[in-house]
Amino acid sequence: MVPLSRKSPVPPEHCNLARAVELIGDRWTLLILRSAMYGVRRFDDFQTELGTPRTILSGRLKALVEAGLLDKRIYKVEGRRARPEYVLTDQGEALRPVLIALTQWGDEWLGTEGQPPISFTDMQSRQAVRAAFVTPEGREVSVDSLRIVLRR
Amino acid sequence: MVPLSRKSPVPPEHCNLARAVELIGDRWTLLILRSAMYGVRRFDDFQTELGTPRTILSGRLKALVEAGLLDKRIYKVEGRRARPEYVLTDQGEALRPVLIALTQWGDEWLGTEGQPPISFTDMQSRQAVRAAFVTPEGREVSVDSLRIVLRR
DNA sequence: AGGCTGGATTTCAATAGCGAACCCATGCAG
DNA sequence: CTGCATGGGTTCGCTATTGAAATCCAGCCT
Repeated sequence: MVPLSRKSPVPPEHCNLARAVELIGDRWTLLILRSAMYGVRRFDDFQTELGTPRTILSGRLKALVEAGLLDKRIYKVEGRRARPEYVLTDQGEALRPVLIALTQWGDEWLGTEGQPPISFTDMQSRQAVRAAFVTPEGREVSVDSLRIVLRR
Repeated sequence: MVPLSRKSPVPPEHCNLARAVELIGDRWTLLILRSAMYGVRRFDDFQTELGTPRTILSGRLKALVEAGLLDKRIYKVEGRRARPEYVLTDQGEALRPVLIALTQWGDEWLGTEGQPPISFTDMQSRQAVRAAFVTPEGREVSVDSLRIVLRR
């Protein structure tokens, strides 16, 4: 177990986790990113799927575009007016492991059904995969053997 | 890039990610868990470090205890009244990889300083570690070669 | 008993969330 | 050109949540 501490080694205002939470630590924002990772791009599709109030959805999409997680593009379907679509940037894509790890946590601890409704496999070997920590060479390291290193 | 989709393969109401977001997808809750992972346990220490309003902190701690992420215990310091402390359960500990992954995302995409203020290494080899996906045997799998599998 | 400590609750103004109606640029039909 | 449908986005009230300060209250001290 983690030993008692009276304060964190890094104060929240200098912690990039706290900054990330500031940006995406919000119910609707996380759900929007979830849908975006499954390929949802259109305002109306987000709205239908999530039931987000239009006013909230509009604001969150704008914030995500300004933060650089989504790219706002214009698409055009023959015979329809041009409409915007919101596509994950590299920065947004980089959050995918975080959301997959959180999905798997939910599967393990919150799952009601016996089997999770969705899982992830390696495209080549078809083996199931799980979130973990690895060295630069890709060797797995147990969570229990992680050590925190502070920058001097 | 992810192909366009009109809706997610799993509707949000059956998705454990959505359930997890419902529970911890909140600014204060995530910050509280961050501190808890660094060993903070006491009401007053959370309050001092995060600046959370007492009323909010009280409610969030209660919710996290009810959800099973924190264990409320009583501790006693000589000459002081007994007080509660909030310690991560196994379920709460299981979120650590998620928060570390999010920290590393923040370091890469939101970091202002050149070097992140905190990093994680393997206790044995002292090598830096990063969040990744591995097969059951611990072989790393690239995010690009993940395939989604739906339960029939 | 009296005072202190510290977690928790109450109070009330400020803020954010939400549903519905509206706005408006675009494209199509007639 | 005019009228209408489409669909992203905004505006408008109303409700719920947040936040800061004051208060409560149980345990522990002298």
